[in-house]
Amino acid sequence: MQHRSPQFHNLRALDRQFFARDPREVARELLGKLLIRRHERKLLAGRLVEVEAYLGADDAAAHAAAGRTARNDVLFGPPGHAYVYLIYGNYFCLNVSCEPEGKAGCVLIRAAEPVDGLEHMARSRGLELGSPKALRLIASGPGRLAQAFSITRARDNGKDLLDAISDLRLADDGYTPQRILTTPRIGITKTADYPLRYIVAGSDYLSGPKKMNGR
DNA sequence: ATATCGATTATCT
DNA sequence: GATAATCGATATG
Repeated sequence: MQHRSPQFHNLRALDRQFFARDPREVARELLGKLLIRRHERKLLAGRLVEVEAYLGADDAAAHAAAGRTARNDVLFGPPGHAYVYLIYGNYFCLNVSCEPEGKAGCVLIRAAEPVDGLEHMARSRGLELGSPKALRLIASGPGRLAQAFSITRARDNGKDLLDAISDLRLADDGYTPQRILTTPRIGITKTADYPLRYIVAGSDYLSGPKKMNGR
Protein backbone atom coordinates (compact mmCIF):
# COMPACT_ATOMS: atom_id res chain seq x y z
CA MET A 1 0.00 0.00 0.00
CA GLN A 2 1.37 3.37 -1.04
CA HIS A 3 1.10 6.29 1.35
CA ARG A 4 0.29 9.56 -0.36
CA SER A 5 0.87 12.82 1.46
CA PRO A 6 -1.79 15.50 1.11
CA GLN A 7 0.93 18.08 0.48
CA PHE A 8 1.72 16.42 -2.84
CA HIS A 9 -1.44 17.24 -4.73
CA ASN A 10 -0.90 18.92 -8.10
CA LEU A 11 2.83 18.29 -8.15
CA ARG A 12 4.35 19.87 -11.23
CA ALA A 13 7.90 19.74 -12.55
CA LEU A 14 9.59 23.08 -13.16
CA ASP A 15 10.51 24.16 -16.68
CA ARG A 16 14.08 24.15 -17.94
CA GLN A 17 13.47 27.79 -18.88
CA PHE A 18 12.69 28.58 -15.26
CA PHE A 19 16.37 28.01 -14.48
CA ALA A 20 17.78 29.51 -17.69
CA ARG A 21 17.63 32.97 -16.12
CA ASP A 22 19.53 35.32 -13.82
CA PRO A 23 20.10 33.51 -10.47
CA ARG A 24 18.50 36.43 -8.63
CA GLU A 25 15.15 35.84 -10.33
CA VAL A 26 15.41 32.08 -9.93
CA ALA A 27 16.30 32.37 -6.24
CA ARG A 28 13.31 34.51 -5.38
CA GLU A 29 10.91 32.25 -7.26
CA LEU A 30 12.37 29.04 -5.84
CA LEU A 31 11.14 29.92 -2.35
CA GLY A 32 8.14 27.77 -1.49
CA LYS A 33 9.07 25.03 -3.97
CA LEU A 34 9.65 21.44 -2.86
CA LEU A 35 12.94 19.55 -2.71
CA ILE A 36 12.10 15.87 -3.15
CA ARG A 37 14.39 12.96 -2.51
CA ARG A 38 14.03 9.20 -2.80
CA HIS A 39 16.59 7.49 -0.59
CA GLU A 40 16.63 3.94 0.72
CA ARG A 41 12.99 3.46 -0.34
CA LYS A 42 11.96 6.51 1.66
CA LEU A 43 10.37 9.69 0.34
CA LEU A 44 11.94 12.84 1.75
CA ALA A 45 10.60 16.33 1.08
CA GLY A 46 11.20 19.88 2.25
CA ARG A 47 9.78 23.28 1.34
CA LEU A 48 12.48 25.82 0.48
CA VAL A 49 12.53 28.78 2.88
CA GLU A 50 16.04 30.18 2.31
CA VAL A 51 18.25 30.43 -0.79
CA GLU A 52 21.13 32.56 -2.06
CA ALA A 53 22.03 33.69 -5.57
CA TYR A 54 25.61 33.36 -6.84
CA LEU A 55 26.52 35.09 -10.08
CA GLY A 56 29.39 34.78 -12.54
CA ALA A 57 32.58 36.74 -13.11
CA ASP A 58 31.23 39.90 -11.44
CA ASP A 59 30.58 38.11 -8.13
CA ALA A 60 33.88 37.41 -6.33
CA ALA A 61 32.13 35.19 -3.78
CA ALA A 62 30.94 32.80 -6.47
CA HIS A 63 32.88 29.63 -7.26
CA ALA A 64 32.46 30.48 -10.93
CA ALA A 65 34.28 33.80 -10.55
CA ALA A 66 37.71 32.24 -11.18
CA GLY A 67 36.57 30.50 -14.34
CA ARG A 68 35.65 26.97 -15.28
CA THR A 69 37.40 24.13 -13.40
CA ALA A 70 36.78 20.43 -12.81
CA ARG A 71 35.15 21.35 -9.51
CA ASN A 72 32.64 23.93 -10.76
CA ASP A 73 32.06 22.49 -14.25
CA VAL A 74 28.33 21.97 -13.61
CA LEU A 75 27.84 25.72 -13.16
CA PHE A 76 28.73 26.28 -16.81
CA GLY A 77 26.56 23.42 -18.07
CA PRO A 78 22.82 23.31 -18.74
CA PRO A 79 20.42 24.91 -16.21
CA GLY A 80 18.51 22.93 -13.60
CA HIS A 81 21.35 20.63 -12.58
CA ALA A 82 22.82 19.97 -9.13
CA TYR A 83 26.17 21.54 -8.19
CA VAL A 84 27.35 19.88 -4.96
CA TYR A 85 30.60 20.79 -3.25
CA LEU A 86 32.41 20.03 0.00
CA ILE A 87 32.70 22.95 2.38
CA TYR A 88 35.12 23.25 5.30
CA GLY A 89 36.06 19.61 4.86
CA ASN A 90 32.91 18.59 6.70
CA TYR A 91 29.67 19.34 4.89
CA PHE A 92 28.15 19.40 1.44
CA CYS A 93 26.17 22.25 -0.11
CA LEU A 94 23.49 21.87 -2.81
CA ASN A 95 23.11 24.40 -5.60
CA VAL A 96 21.02 24.54 -8.77
CA SER A 97 22.70 25.71 -11.96
CA CYS A 98 21.10 28.73 -13.63
CA GLU A 99 21.55 30.76 -16.83
CA PRO A 100 21.66 29.24 -20.32
CA GLU A 101 24.37 26.66 -21.00
CA GLY A 102 27.83 28.23 -21.22
CA LYS A 103 27.09 30.98 -18.70
CA ALA A 104 27.71 30.37 -14.98
CA GLY A 105 25.34 31.15 -12.14
CA CYS A 106 23.51 29.22 -9.45
CA VAL A 107 21.25 29.24 -6.42
CA LEU A 108 22.46 27.80 -3.11
CA ILE A 109 19.72 25.89 -1.27
CA ARG A 110 20.26 26.96 2.35
CA ALA A 111 17.22 25.83 4.33
CA ALA A 112 13.92 23.97 4.06
CA GLU A 113 10.90 23.28 6.18
CA PRO A 114 10.64 19.49 6.63
CA VAL A 115 7.50 18.18 4.90
CA ASP A 116 7.85 14.42 4.53
CA GLY A 117 10.20 11.69 5.72
CA LEU A 118 10.90 13.52 8.99
CA GLU A 119 11.86 10.35 10.84
CA HIS A 120 14.44 9.35 8.26
CA MET A 121 15.90 12.87 7.98
CA ALA A 122 16.14 13.23 11.76
CA ARG A 123 18.06 9.97 11.94
CA SER A 124 20.44 11.12 9.19
CA ARG A 125 21.07 14.24 11.26
CA GLY A 126 21.57 12.37 14.52
CA LEU A 127 18.47 13.95 16.06
CA GLU A 128 15.69 12.54 18.20
CA LEU A 129 12.32 13.68 16.87
CA GLY A 130 10.89 13.82 20.38
CA SER A 131 12.18 17.27 21.21
CA PRO A 132 10.37 20.29 19.76
CA LYS A 133 13.65 21.87 18.65
CA ALA A 134 14.60 18.83 16.57
CA LEU A 135 12.35 19.82 13.66
CA ARG A 136 14.09 23.15 13.37
CA LEU A 137 17.52 21.50 13.30
CA ILE A 138 16.80 19.13 10.42
CA ALA A 139 17.50 21.44 7.48
CA SER A 140 18.13 24.98 8.80
CA GLY A 141 21.45 25.51 7.00
CA PRO A 142 23.08 24.24 3.79
CA GLY A 143 25.23 21.60 5.52
CA ARG A 144 22.35 20.39 7.64
CA LEU A 145 20.02 20.22 4.65
CA ALA A 146 22.50 18.16 2.64
CA GLN A 147 22.93 15.79 5.57
CA ALA A 148 19.17 15.43 6.11
CA PHE A 149 18.65 14.59 2.42
CA SER A 150 21.80 12.42 2.19
CA ILE A 151 23.23 14.65 -0.54
CA THR A 152 26.91 14.17 -1.41
CA ARG A 153 29.11 15.27 -4.27
CA ALA A 154 29.91 11.71 -5.31
CA ARG A 155 26.26 10.75 -5.40
CA ASP A 156 24.53 13.86 -6.68
CA ASN A 157 26.83 16.35 -8.44
CA GLY A 158 25.59 16.97 -11.98
CA LYS A 159 22.17 15.39 -11.52
CA ASP A 160 19.25 16.81 -13.48
CA LEU A 161 16.88 18.21 -10.86
CA LEU A 162 13.97 18.48 -13.30
CA ASP A 163 13.78 14.81 -14.25
CA ALA A 164 10.69 13.31 -12.64
CA ILE A 165 12.45 9.95 -12.56
CA SER A 166 15.50 11.34 -10.73
CA ASP A 167 15.91 10.51 -7.03
CA LEU A 168 16.63 14.20 -6.39
CA ARG A 169 14.44 16.90 -7.86
CA LEU A 170 12.66 20.21 -7.42
CA ALA A 171 8.93 20.55 -7.94
CA ASP A 172 6.06 23.00 -7.58
CA ASP A 173 2.88 22.13 -5.68
CA GLY A 174 1.31 25.54 -6.21
CA TYR A 175 2.30 27.01 -2.86
CA THR A 176 3.43 30.66 -2.90
CA PRO A 177 5.09 32.31 0.12
CA GLN A 178 3.30 35.38 1.41
CA ARG A 179 6.26 37.63 2.14
CA ILE A 180 9.87 37.41 0.98
CA LEU A 181 12.82 39.32 2.44
CA THR A 182 16.31 39.88 1.05
CA THR A 183 19.48 40.16 3.18
CA PRO A 184 23.24 39.92 2.62
CA ARG A 185 24.55 36.40 2.11
CA ILE A 186 25.87 34.38 5.04
CA GLY A 187 29.43 33.22 5.63
CA ILE A 188 31.27 35.05 2.83
CA THR A 189 33.90 37.81 2.91
CA LYS A 190 34.04 38.89 -0.74
CA THR A 191 31.16 40.93 -2.18
CA ALA A 192 29.59 40.49 1.25
CA ASP A 193 27.30 43.51 0.84
CA TYR A 194 25.29 42.16 -2.09
CA PRO A 195 21.71 41.50 -0.88
CA LEU A 196 21.41 38.12 -2.57
CA ARG A 197 19.96 36.01 0.26
CA TYR A 198 16.22 35.39 -0.07
CA ILE A 199 14.10 34.12 2.80
CA VAL A 200 10.47 33.39 3.56
CA ALA A 201 9.59 36.01 6.17
CA GLY A 202 8.68 34.58 9.55
CA SER A 203 9.68 30.99 8.81
CA ASP A 204 10.79 28.92 11.81
CA TYR A 205 13.23 26.97 9.67
CA LEU A 206 15.79 29.59 8.63
CA SER A 207 19.53 29.44 9.27
CA GLY A 208 21.67 32.16 10.76
CA PRO A 209 21.21 34.63 13.62
CA LYS A 210 17.81 36.19 14.24
CA LYS A 211 19.02 39.63 13.23
CA MET A 212 19.63 38.23 9.74
CA ASN A 213 16.05 37.01 9.56
CA GLY A 214 14.15 40.25 9.91
CA ARG A 215 13.44 40.25 13.64
C1' DA B 1 56.13 20.99 -1.33
C1' DT B 2 53.94 23.47 2.08
C1' DA B 3 50.63 27.01 3.80
C1' DT B 4 46.26 29.12 3.86
C1' DC B 5 41.39 29.47 3.36
C1' DG B 6 36.82 28.63 3.10
C1' DA B 7 28.98 29.65 0.38
C1' DT B 8 29.55 25.32 8.08
C1' DT B 9 28.29 23.27 12.26
C1' DA B 10 28.58 21.45 17.04
C1' DT B 11 30.13 22.43 21.26
C1' DC B 12 31.91 24.82 24.36
C1' DT B 13 32.09 29.62 27.80
C1' DG C 1 30.22 34.91 21.46
C1' DA C 2 34.48 31.93 20.43
C1' DT C 3 36.65 27.89 18.68
C1' DA C 4 37.84 23.24 17.00
C1' DA C 5 37.04 19.89 13.41
C1' DT C 6 38.40 18.57 8.71
C1' DC C 7 39.98 18.37 3.69
C1' DG C 8 40.01 19.86 -1.09
C1' DA C 9 41.15 23.87 -3.77
C1' DT C 10 44.08 27.51 -4.29
C1' DA C 11 48.02 30.38 -3.32
C1' DT C 12 52.91 30.71 -2.29
C1' DG C 13 57.92 29.34 -2.27
